[in-house]
Amino acid sequence: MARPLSPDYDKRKENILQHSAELFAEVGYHKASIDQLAEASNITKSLIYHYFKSKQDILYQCMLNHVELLRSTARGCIDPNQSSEDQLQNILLQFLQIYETAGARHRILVNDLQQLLPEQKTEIIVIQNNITQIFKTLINKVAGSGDQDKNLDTARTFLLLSMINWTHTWFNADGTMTSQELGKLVYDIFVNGVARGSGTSHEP
Amino acid sequence: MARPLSPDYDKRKENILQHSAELFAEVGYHKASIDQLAEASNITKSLIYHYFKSKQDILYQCMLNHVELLRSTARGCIDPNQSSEDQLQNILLQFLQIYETAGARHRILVNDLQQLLPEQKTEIIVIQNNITQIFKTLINKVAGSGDQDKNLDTARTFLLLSMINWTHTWFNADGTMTSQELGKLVYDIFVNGVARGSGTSHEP
DNA sequence: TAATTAATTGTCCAGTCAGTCAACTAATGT
DNA sequence: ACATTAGTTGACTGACTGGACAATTAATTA
Repeated sequence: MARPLSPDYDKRKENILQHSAELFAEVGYHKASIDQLAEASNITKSLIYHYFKSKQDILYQCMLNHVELLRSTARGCIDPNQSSEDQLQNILLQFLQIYETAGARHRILVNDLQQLLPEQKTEIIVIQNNITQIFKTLINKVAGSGDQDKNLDTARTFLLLSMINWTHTWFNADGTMTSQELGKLVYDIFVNGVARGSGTSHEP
Repeated sequence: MARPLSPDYDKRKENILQHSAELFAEVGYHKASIDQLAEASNITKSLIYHYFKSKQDILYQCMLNHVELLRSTARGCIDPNQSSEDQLQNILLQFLQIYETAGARHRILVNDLQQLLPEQKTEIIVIQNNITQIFKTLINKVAGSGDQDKNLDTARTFLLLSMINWTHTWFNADGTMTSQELGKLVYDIFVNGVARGSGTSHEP
């Protein structure tokens, strides 16, 4: 019975989120001012407060969107019709591809999680734990579970995640290696090691 | 011919650096105020400017100290009397041990490198590259160099570094795994993989 | 002691920031 | 037509911050 939300509401909100994520990643959460976020999004500062209730809220929604995308992607990779090896390789490829396009969001998730309210932080971590669990299950199928040694399972899961989560610090997709090749390399090293690994496995 | 620097000068400076690093790591560089740094160091705000010329200078020296320690440690691990395998395993253990005690410095190095002046940032990166090169040389000896495929050498070097550089996000030394055991696990996965890896290799 | 410089403190300031507010315009339903 | 709410803006503010500074005390040497 009054003016409804614009049909572009979500689109505009997403636009702010995207530009904000890039600025946060570039200069850091606290150094990025609301004025800068507004300028980058081509709107006024006040309008930002029409879409978000606080600066922190922007950060929170950036992170939430990102981890939810990762989780749904991970869940989509669970496919009983595929071998565990193929599923693991597939999930690695897809995550690396997301990191390539959503690099800014990934970086702020790494750098600024502590800037969230405890309850927000917890919510993000819960989702991350869901993702970790999916990886762990797959890894245990590929490598064989350490059964009574739960700590080994956990450690090697995090070590695999390390390899893909750290790529933003060095990997350049414009370079001589694609994220596809990188994904295969990560899989190969993790499963077979560099000593007995294929090294340059260039069969498609 | 006048009052010289206190013999404790370096010690007091280091004390400020240590407390600052912890605060930077905990709340983030920009959110940590000089007043907070002073309070944590049990001195006044003004006195900080006696030892450092700016807030940024504190951050810079935190990072510089840290990477210089890492580089000298890495260089100390080069020992022609040892096998490449032993050298690699040794350097992994020592780095993980440093990360355990200097966790705060490691985190700010990861999070806040971008807050430095370009020239300072470059200086830190040069030292990091020195360290990376040491790792790369060792890895090539252990795994065999990809000769014409320089990119493979680089990628797998960073992938190994990923595993130890990411530990601060999940590894808890108070837990059921020591950094020694973690070091061995990292080495074993990287060289042999999880499929043919020893898993729980509990021989001393 | 006189000169010099390190060590330390409390105070002050210019600038910045997140967030508020009043006001206006643009849609929509009744 | 009219009430209601969305969309948007510029002006404003109170709090805070990094850094400057003047002043004081302490240590060292000549």
